Amino acid sequence: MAEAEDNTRERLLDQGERLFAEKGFSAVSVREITAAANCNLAAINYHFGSKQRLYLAVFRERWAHRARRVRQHFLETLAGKPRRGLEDVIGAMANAFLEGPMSEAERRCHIQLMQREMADPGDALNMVIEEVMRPYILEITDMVRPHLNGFVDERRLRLSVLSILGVILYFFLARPAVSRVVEQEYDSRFKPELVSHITAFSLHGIHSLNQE
Amino acid sequence: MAEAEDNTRERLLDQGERLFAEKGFSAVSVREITAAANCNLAAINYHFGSKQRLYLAVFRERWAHRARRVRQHFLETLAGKPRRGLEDVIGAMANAFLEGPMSEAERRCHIQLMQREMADPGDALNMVIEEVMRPYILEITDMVRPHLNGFVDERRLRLSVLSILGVILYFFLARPAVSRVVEQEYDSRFKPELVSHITAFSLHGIHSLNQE
DNA sequence: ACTTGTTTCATACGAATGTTTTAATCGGGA
DNA sequence: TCCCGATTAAAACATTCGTATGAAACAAGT
Repeated sequence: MAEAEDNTRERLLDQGERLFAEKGFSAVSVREITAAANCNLAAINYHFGSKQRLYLAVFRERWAHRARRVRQHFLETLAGKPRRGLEDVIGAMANAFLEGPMSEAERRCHIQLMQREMADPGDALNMVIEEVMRPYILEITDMVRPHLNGFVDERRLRLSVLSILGVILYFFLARPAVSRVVEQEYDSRFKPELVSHITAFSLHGIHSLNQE
Repeated sequence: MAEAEDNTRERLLDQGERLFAEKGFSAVSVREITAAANCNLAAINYHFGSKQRLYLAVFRERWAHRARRVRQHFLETLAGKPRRGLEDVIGAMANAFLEGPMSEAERRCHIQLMQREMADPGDALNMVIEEVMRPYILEITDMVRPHLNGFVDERRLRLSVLSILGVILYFFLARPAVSRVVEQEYDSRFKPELVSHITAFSLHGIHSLNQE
């Protein structure tokens, strides 16, 4: 007995996350997942109870951890700039999401999963919003506020921070459309250009708050 | 013989679109669609050949038409302003998508379908990009360009227009997250506030192009 | 009334789905 | 060595899936 390292459980989470992100919950079968994880068909139901609960476990035991890592990367990038301006905050934000602390495949996985959960709100979305997005957005809001002169409408401020996140995520999720419109592949030269554009665009955008 | 109005075909397109948008392609069964359309199980295969081709037909015969209507609404809104500024262009854009010429349910349907096709690129995405998004983005780009003083990098300009679209779509798709973060339901009072925020944010954002 | 082409219907088919069941296998304590 | 809980394995479960079939119903032309 004793606690084995439970290797198959981990493999199921890995492959499950990858496939759920790639194809969506209903388009993946438990046979596909167990085959990719090199284990028996019944393993999902043994370790998690059902396909649904494997999906939830992916969010709790994989997605949430990675979200913390993204936030950590954001904070560390920012800690490197002692006299940080608004531009640094926004730049660190874009950087954490688009060039952050994970491989390209992992990033794709992470953001696609969130997108799918937004499209089909389920039990996982509550966790994503309440434990990750909301505190993260409010944390950034607090960092942004002091850089704005005069009184700022709190609602508008939050909408602005959300807008920045929106731009960032859009450029990630709408890749095929973006590539075709700007006639440019998503290669390693394009990404920094993207980050700098997003930073500049959002920086000016957020200044709409104190220019009226 | 003769051409009947082919009512069931239309109903299949209607209900198919609604359900595909609501749950995604794989999560909807042909039995669900045919039941909602009040017709026989075999009707989809008779009229379209397969579930896949019903999905494609939805894009060709429903989605594309609505996209044209959105563009039309955008142009008409703009035509009402003889001496149009940059703000008018962006405002018309946000307006066309968020308060445009369709019911709330139709709008939801429209945008969700596009989102799902972005998440799982298939045959329909080519049509969406090449026949709708690309020309639309470039058309708006041409409207925006004259309002920018001096030389503008064409690439950055297109990225900016894409960013505006990104913000707009994000506020539509991330509704649950947005509501919870700003602590405000998506009611009729909130939407104009949203449109005005998006317009202001994007207007300043796009001016990042000629302030350096 | 009969024919013709089109559409609808009930039904059946085989494959694939998530889950359950039951037996085999393994790894330390006694 | 035997035993026992934990894990894996193989097979079977009942549904549900998309699609195919062939007969009925229908409308219009002659």
